[in-house]
Amino acid sequence: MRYQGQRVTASDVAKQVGVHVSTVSRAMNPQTRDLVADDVAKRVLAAALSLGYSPNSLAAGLRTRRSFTIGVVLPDITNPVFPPILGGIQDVLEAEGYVPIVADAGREAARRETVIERMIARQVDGLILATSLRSDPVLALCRARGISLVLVNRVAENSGFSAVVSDDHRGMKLAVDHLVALGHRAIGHISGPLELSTGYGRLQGFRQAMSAHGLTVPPEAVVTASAYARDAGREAAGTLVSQASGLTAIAAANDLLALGCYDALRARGLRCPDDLSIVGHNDMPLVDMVDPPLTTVRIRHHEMGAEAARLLLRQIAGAAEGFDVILRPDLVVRASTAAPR
Amino acid sequence: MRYQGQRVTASDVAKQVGVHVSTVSRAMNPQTRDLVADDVAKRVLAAALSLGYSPNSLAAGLRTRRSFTIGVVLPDITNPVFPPILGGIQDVLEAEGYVPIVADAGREAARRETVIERMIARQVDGLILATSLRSDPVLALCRARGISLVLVNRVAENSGFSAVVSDDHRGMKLAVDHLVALGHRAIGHISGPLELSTGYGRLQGFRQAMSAHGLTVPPEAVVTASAYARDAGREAAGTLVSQASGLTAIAAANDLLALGCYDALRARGLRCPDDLSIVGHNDMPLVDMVDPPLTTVRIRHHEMGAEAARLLLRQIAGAAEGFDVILRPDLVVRASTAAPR
DNA sequence: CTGAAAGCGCTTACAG
DNA sequence: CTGAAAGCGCTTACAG
Repeated sequence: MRYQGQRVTASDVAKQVGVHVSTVSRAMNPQTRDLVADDVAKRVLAAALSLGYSPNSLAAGLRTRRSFTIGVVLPDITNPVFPPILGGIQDVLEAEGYVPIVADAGREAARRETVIERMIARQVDGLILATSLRSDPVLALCRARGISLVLVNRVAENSGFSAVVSDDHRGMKLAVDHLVALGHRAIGHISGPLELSTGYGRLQGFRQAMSAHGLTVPPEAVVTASAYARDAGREAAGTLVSQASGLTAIAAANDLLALGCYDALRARGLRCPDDLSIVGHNDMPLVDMVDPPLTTVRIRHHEMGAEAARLLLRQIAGAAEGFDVILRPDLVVRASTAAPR
Repeated sequence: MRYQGQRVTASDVAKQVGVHVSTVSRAMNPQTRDLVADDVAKRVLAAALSLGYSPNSLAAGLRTRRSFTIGVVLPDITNPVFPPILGGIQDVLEAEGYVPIVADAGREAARRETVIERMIARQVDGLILATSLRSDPVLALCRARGISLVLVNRVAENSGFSAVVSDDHRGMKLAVDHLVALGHRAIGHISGPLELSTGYGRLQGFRQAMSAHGLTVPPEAVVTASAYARDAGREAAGTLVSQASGLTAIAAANDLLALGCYDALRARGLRCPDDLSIVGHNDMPLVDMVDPPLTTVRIRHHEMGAEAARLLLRQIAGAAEGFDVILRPDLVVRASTAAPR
C-alpha cells in the first residue's frame, strides 16, 4: 500500500521480489524481458502490479535521451481545421507510445519562437508545425538545433523539412472548374494571407485555373484577407463586392472566409447563390448546415495529421527527410453555387 | 557552435565561464539568481545565450520531482465544445510555465484508464478531466494515486475532486422559460447520456423548470440520445417526434443534438420553427449560421478551461480541494424558436 | 558568494 | 541469467 505523493519506484519492486533494480528494469521492458528468467519476470510483473508501479518515464528519458514526447504547434486551436489534424496526430503517436505536447502559438512570430524553444527545452523528440510561413525564420533555428520536424497543412519553401499538405492548386482548380461549368465567367477570389503557403498556393491555383479557361482576372477581382477568420472574410468580401462590380461568383481560400462572405452579402441584402455563388475550402464541420449549405473543397484533415505523425516517427527512426506528401482534395457540391442569372 | 543532436548542458556553460555547474544552475533560475554575484550571473547568461543552452527540464524535473506538465483528458477533440476549453487551459498553464499533454480518450472506459495511467507514468503534476462520468471508477484510482485533479465541464458525484462546470439547471430553466414565454406548453426534451452530469443535470433542470410552470412531462416527451453527436440527435428526434405527437418545441441537451433535430425534421418535411421550435445548449461556433440560426444556451467554454487550470495550479500549490466553480450560462435567442402556431 | 557532493529514478555496458 | 556500477543533467542542502 502506498501513501499519497509517494511514488513507488523500481527499487521498491526490487526489494519486494528480492532482486536487483536492474533486473526489475529488464523485466518491465518488453524488449529486454527475455534477458530475464521467465519465473523472475513473472514475479516482477506481479509485484509491479500489486504495488502500482510504472516506470518513471522522465528518469528513463533522461537516461535514454528520448522523451517519447512530440511537440505540436498550432496557430489556433479553435479554428475547426485543426482539431481533426490533432486527432490524426494523436492516434498515430499514441499507438507508438508517444505523447503530444500541444501549444497554440497564436499569430505573433515571436511567440512561435518562444513556444518552440520551450518545447526543445522539454526535450521533445520531434516537432510538428502547423504554423509555418512560406518563408519562416523559425525553421532555420530548428534546423540549427538539429531537431526532427515535419510541417503540416502549411509548407515552407526550401526549408528542407518534410511536409504533409493538401494539393492547393488542384483544390482551386476543382472550385473554378465547377463554377465555370455552371456558366460563371466573372469570378473573384478572396485569398488567405499570402505569407502562408495555403494563401499563396490557392491564389496561384485560382489564377492558373482561370487562365486555363481563357478567363482573365482583373486586379480588383482578388482581395487578400488579413487572416483565416470569419470577420476578415466579411471585410474582404465587402471590399471585393464594392470594387469589382459584375462578379457572379467568389472562390474563397477557406470556409471561414466563405462564411464571412455570407455575412457580407447578408449585410448588403444580396443573396447566395441567387446573386453570387460562393465556394469555400476545407469542408469543416457544420458547413453542410449553414444557410445555404456551402459548396467547398474537402480536405482529409485527420489523415493529414496522421500522415505527418507517421513521417515524423519514421524520420526519428532514421529515415530520410525532405519528402512531401500531397493529399488530393475533392469537391463537395452543395447549395451555395448555382448558374448565374 | 554545436553539432546536431549534441545538446549543450550546464556543464558546457560552466566550462566556458570557468565556474561550477551549480553556479550555472543558480544563475539560470530567476528564483536563485540573487545567490550569485551580479557579474557572474551576467557572464553565465551570456554564455548560455551564445551556446544556445536551456536547462533540460526532464533532468530538472527528475531532481525536483515536478514535471511542470499537466495531463488533459478529452472525450472528443473534434467536438467543438472542447477546443475552447483546451484553449483556456493552455493560456493559464503557459503563463505559469506549465505545458499540457493532451489525450483524446474516446468513449471506452478502459481507454480512459489507460490514458490516465500513462499520464501518471509521465509524471504529470496534475490532471484535468473533461471525461468524467457521474459515477466514475477511474476517479477512485486517481484518488488512490494521490494526484491533483480537477474536473471540467462534467462533474462526478461525491468524488471529492474540484470541478468547473456550467449551471445546467439554470441553463435548462432559461431554455424552458423562453419557450413557455413564447406560448409553448407541449415541450419535449432530448437528453444527453444520463451517465454524464450534463445529461442528467439538464434533464433534471428541464423537469424542474417545466413543473415550475405547472406543466407535466409525459414519459414519451423525453428521449435520451446515445451520445452527444449529431447523428444520435437525429435518431432521438425521430423517436421523439413519432412517439410524442402534439409537441410544439424541443429543448435539446446540446447543440449537436439540436442540429440532429434539424436533420430529422428535414427528413420528415417539417420546418423549424414553423412546425417545431428548437433550443440547443453550448452556443458552439457556427450555430448562428445554420438554417435557421439556433437559439441556444451559451456557456463560456474558454473561461471554464482557464478556471479549471487555475484551480488545479492552486491545488498543486497546496490549496484545498473539493471546491466547485459553477459558471452562469446565458440564453441566446435566434431564429429556431417562435410562438407555436 | 561559490564549490563539491549527493541523489532524483532510471538504463545499460561490463563482469561473472 | 543477474548484480554492481556508472551516468543521463539537473538541483540543493552543506561547507567554507
